[in-house]
Amino acid sequence: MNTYASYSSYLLKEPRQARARQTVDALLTATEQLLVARGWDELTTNKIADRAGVSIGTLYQYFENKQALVGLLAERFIDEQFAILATELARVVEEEISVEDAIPLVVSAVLEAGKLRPELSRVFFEQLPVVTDMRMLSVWTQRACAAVHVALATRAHELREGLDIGVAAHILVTSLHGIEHSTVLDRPDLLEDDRLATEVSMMVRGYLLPSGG
Amino acid sequence: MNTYASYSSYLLKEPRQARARQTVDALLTATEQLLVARGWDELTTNKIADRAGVSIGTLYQYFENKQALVGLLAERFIDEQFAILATELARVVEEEISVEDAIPLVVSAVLEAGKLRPELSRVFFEQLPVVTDMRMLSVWTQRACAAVHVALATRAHELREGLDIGVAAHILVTSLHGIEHSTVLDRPDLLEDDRLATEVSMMVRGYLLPSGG
DNA sequence: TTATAATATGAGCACTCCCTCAGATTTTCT
DNA sequence: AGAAAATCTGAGGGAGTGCTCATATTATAA
Repeated sequence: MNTYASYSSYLLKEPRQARARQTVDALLTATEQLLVARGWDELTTNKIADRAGVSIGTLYQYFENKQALVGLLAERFIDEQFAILATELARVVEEEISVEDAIPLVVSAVLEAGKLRPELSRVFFEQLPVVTDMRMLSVWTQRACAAVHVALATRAHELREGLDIGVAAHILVTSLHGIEHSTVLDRPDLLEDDRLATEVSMMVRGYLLPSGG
Repeated sequence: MNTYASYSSYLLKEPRQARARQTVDALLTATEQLLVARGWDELTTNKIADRAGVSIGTLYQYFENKQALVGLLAERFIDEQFAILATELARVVEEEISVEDAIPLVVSAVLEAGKLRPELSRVFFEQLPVVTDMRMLSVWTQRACAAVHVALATRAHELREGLDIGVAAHILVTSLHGIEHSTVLDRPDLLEDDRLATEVSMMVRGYLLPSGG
C-alpha cells in the first residue's frame, strides 16, 4: 500500500500522513521538472521547494540534501528501465523461446525503453554520473549483467561453442547501453523505425550463435 | 609551431609570450589535477588559479569561465582518443588489410585507448556531459562514425550482403564506446588480458561478415 | 476534549563562488 | 632608452547557496 517503503535509503523519514506523501511527491515532481529544464548545476533546494509549493524547511525534513532528491528520482528511473529488461528476459525464458527468436524481442524491448521518457532519459544519461557518484549506474549494470547471464545460461546449449557467458553478458549489456545512450542523445531518428533494432539483433545473433548455421 | 592555435574556441585570447603560454599550461594542468581529484562540483576558479600559482585575474584573461578550462581539456582528450581510432583505421585501409583481420586490430586499439589515461578517462566519462552540454561528445561520435563509415566503404565487397553501412557504423561506434566506458568504470580487470578484445572482435565479425563462412 | 505526535513555515546565518577592476610589472618594439 | 603592448595582481563586490531552528499549524489518539 505504502509506495514509500522503498524510499528508505534516500528519505530521511517516512511520510506517514497523506499530506506528507503529497509533499514528497510534489518535491520529486519539482525536482524532475527543474532537472530536465535547467540541469544539475542550476538545481537548488530553494527552487525545488519553491516550485513544489512547500517551504524549504519541509524539504529538509525528508531529504538530507539535493543529491537525495535526485537519487530517489534516478533510482526510480533505473528500476523502471531494469524492470523492462528483466520482464522481457523472464518472459522469453518462461516461454522457452529459442535464443535466436528471443534476441530481437529483448533488443527491441531495451531500445523501446529508451523512448519511454525521453527527456528524463536524456538528463540522466547526461547528468546521472555526477549526481550519484556512479554507484547507481554500476549497480544497474551489474544487475543487468546478472539477469542476462542467467537467461543465457538456461539455453547455453544453443550458444556458440566456447562462449564465455560472463564476458558475453558484460559485452551485451554495456554495448546495448551504449547504443541506447548515444541513439537517444544523437540519433533519435533511428528509434523511429525498427531498422536499428534489426541490425543490433543481427550483431547479437552473430555473436551468440554458432556461425555455421 | 604554436600549439595554441586550436585553442581559439575556448581561449579568450592567444597567449603570445612564453610566460603566458606557461600560465595557460599551468592553469590546464591544475584544472586536470583538481578535476581528477575532486570532481566538477568541487572545482572552483579560485582553486585552479591557486594551484596553478597564478592570480585569479590572470585566469580570467584567458578563460571566460571554468567550463572553458574543462572544455579545452576535454577537447584535447577527445582529439587524442579520436586520433587513436583514426590512425588505426587509416593504417588498415592503407595496408589493405582484410576486414576480418582488421577488426581485432581496431577493436584492440580502441580498448587500449581507454587505458591510456585512466583517471582522466574516468572523470570525463563521468562528468563530461555536464561540463560540455553534450555537444562535444556528439561531435566525437559523428566524427568516429564518419571515419568508420569510410573505412567500411572501402571494403564493402567483403561485408555481409545488404548491410546498411551507415547504421552499422553508428552501431559499432556507439556499442564500442559503451563497452569501453562501462569497462573502464566497472570492470577494469577485463582490460588486463585480451579476452574482452577477442570477444568483442568476435561480435563485430559476426555482425559485419557473411555468416556462411 | 485534550495531549501528543506529525507536519509545515520561512527569515536569515554563515559561507562560497564567480568575476571585476584599477593598477603594477614585465616584455617587446622602435 | 623610452614608449607601447602584453601580462599579471588580488582584495573584495554582488549574487547566490545550503541548511537550521524557533515557532505555528494540523492530524491522530486517549
